[in-house]
Amino acid sequence: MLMQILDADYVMLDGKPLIRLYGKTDDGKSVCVFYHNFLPYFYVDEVPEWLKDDRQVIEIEEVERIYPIFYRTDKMKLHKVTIHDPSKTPELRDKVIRGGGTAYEADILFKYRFMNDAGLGSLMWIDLNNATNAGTDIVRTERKYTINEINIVDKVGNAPLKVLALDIECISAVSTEVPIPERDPIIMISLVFSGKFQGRDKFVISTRPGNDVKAYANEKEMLKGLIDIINEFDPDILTGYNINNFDMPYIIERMQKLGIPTNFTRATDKRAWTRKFAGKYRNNILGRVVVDPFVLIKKDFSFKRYTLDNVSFKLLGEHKEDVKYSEMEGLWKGSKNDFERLVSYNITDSVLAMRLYGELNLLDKYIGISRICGLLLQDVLDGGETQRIENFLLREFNKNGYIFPLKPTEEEMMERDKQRKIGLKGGFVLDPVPGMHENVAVLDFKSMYPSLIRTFNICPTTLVNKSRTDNPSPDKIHESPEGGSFVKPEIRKGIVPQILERLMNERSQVKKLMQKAISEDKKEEIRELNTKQLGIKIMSNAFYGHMGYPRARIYNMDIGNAITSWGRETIQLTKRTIEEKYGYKVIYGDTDSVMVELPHDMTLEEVAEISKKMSDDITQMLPGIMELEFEKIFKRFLPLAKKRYAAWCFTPKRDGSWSEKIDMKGIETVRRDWCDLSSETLNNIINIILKENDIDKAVKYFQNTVKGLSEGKIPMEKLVVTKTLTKKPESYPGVQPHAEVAKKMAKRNPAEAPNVGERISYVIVKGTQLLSHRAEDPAYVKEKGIQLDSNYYMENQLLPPVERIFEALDISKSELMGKGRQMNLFTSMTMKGRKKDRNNDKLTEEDVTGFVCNNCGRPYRRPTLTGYCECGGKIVFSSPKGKGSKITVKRNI
DNA sequence: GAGGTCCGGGG
DNA sequence: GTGTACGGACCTC
Repeated sequence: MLMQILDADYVMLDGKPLIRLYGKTDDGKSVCVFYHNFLPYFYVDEVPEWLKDDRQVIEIEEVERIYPIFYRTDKMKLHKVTIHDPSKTPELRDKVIRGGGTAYEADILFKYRFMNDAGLGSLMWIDLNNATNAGTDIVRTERKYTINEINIVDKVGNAPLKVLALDIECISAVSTEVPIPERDPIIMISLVFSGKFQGRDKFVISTRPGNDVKAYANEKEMLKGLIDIINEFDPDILTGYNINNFDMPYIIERMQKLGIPTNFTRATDKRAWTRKFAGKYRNNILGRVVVDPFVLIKKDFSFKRYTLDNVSFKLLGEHKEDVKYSEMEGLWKGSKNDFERLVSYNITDSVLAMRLYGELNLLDKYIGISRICGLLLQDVLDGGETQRIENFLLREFNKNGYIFPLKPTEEEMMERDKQRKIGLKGGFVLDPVPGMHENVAVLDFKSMYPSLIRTFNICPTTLVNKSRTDNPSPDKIHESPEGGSFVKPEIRKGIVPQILERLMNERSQVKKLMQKAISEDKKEEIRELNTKQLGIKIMSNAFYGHMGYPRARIYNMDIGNAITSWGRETIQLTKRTIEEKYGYKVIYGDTDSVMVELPHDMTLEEVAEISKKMSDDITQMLPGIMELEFEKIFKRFLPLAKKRYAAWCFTPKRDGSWSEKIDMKGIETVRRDWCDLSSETLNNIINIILKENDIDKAVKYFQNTVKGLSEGKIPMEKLVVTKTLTKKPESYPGVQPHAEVAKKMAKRNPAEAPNVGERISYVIVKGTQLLSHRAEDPAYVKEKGIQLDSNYYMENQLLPPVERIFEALDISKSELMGKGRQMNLFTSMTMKGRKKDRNNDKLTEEDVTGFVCNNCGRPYRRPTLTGYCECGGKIVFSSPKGKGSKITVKRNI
């Protein structure tokens, strides 16, 4: 029999720690295995007298370890202190430090110390064939075993997991506030089960009876009932929308308040607990994993709002039943029908949470990461990148005889942060050549930073410290343009480069297997392989950032600077080569990519062919494993500024065809304080400009929208802005539109006054008052037929996003607003003229490159409104053939 | 632009 | 539990 690891902890038993591993057997039973033979330990440089006599100490052993920062040939003589109780480590450690000593690896969680030493990672499979039944009821799992050795089995795939989705409803004693567990009871909880529980796949528990409702005498009994249900169903995953920061802490705190032991973990001796830290709750339910679709969806999808209703509509195509918070108490205390409505509302929330969990494969990425870094799934979900990387590194460094320092102290981090602000440089970003471009090849470096790390053997263990005496000769050292130097691999191969080599090779293997699986249409296999390659990719890309991160144990700014400086050198060399050797212009580039403009009459295929050849050539020329790749073509490319552009993008597909889409970087189309009209107009204009290349049409489109606005022809829904009332309207510092609307609504109808936490929709109406005072409830505006302030919408909602786009095309605001017909004429003449095909003999690409004053020679990208220069000279077309063409640009005002 | 502050989801 | 430490949008100088 096999078991997959989901969680781990330890307990003290007869004065010794007992490791417990929780998971699922391959046939889907919950299981816990006990492992006795592991003791906590840490390292110190000197052994103080008091430590020798400490009751905790079992053994102090002299050992040799390598310190991981700076290349060195010597080993440190250290003392490995083995003790009885892991929880006593912090006080021993701190006492050592207070006495002037140094401690190492004295802040590693015991479960991870064990797992890492055993070579055991999260979600791995182990063999239970030599396990013996453990006659204990200390854990609630279906199976319990004792094992004496850990035998890891190489198996991909996951055990079948049981999922429980839940959602609570509670009524706030102060109707204007979000309920708080210290005060407000839970009135009902909906439960949805993967598979079935007691023959049903979902039901509601409540303190009021009803159809499809399991009723309890009071809240306390209901919560005890919940505990029983959880333990009997025995889920591996607990899910729910915003469960991390609302439902789960609420349930736990409510149970604590009512004196109910929170016994729904997988061990009878550990209760579920929750704790708030830095504004966020962290829930701990041993043996089970809490998964919050809200948190995961926020990371994976870009929406304006992440309400369950909005997210479900966007991702599942389903709206949820709408019950206003203000209605809830009425429904709860109301008729049978009212109550049924509340029940149905409650159950829908759990159903949707379960569907979001189940249908979007949200967990896959985290499973992939967990498998690579070894952190337990819950810690990958809740924790940051630092923990992932450090757990991974600790295992690899230890394996190679290195020791890890403690986490940096607060002072160290502050100091590092300061140094970093002054001295850490980033990637190289070219100033984009302004204006519209065509046939732009995008070439980028494959995994640039990981590749640089491998190429130049970049690692804390290979970093040269100039003041050491055991450094190799200079020819054995890679010196970076700006930052650290590193010994070459023949002297010592760095640990980080080794890890990356392994990971990158593995990933290309996995991707090959994936192609095969795709061609054979093996869905489950594709999913598993994709999970794996994604995990590898995310972890590989995290090393660079980690070494320059002030909280890292192996932080060193010279390493960060070495990587980025080699990166800058590489991209500049690439730009030079393309321009000098091939004669093409690199019009933009950022960190690991260059964009090359090729002749406009080339087909996509021709562009691709030349780009591949250039990339191959440059790859040949570059050191080590650095590789430049042809990625895609921007048929049209409009840069706005560094890191901001819009492009019509064509990516080659395997079958030789092209997939096409609009690429936008740094251009926000969804912003909370913009109404739908803003986003819609921006998107449409970008589409017209890029796909149709018709500036005139885009301008007209904009002007039409403005016209529609001033004539009141735009549906009000498109003009509504929504903001959450986070505090009482009167306690907002300045005047804020949504707070003002809330005040007005309260005044008009005190019963319907918006509560704190409610989302307030508003529109801006005509008037002379301060903007915020002109914010109004859309329903009220409709009812009273009040006019909206079209000027506001134009200036604050339409213009700001669109202006930057037109600015990049040299179309000014006044032109955009259509002040004078000749602007449009002009626009069509230049923008279209520039792009007119070569058969058209009026203006050709070669002829017109811009404009120039025929008097003082000042160049213009666009003529002035008058057609004359400040000096009084005329603005004429300029061309590379002559100083200025004979055509005079006439512009009438 | 850099630097500081607010707010999210949930009832 | 040998602990934890958000992140993006927005506003102001």
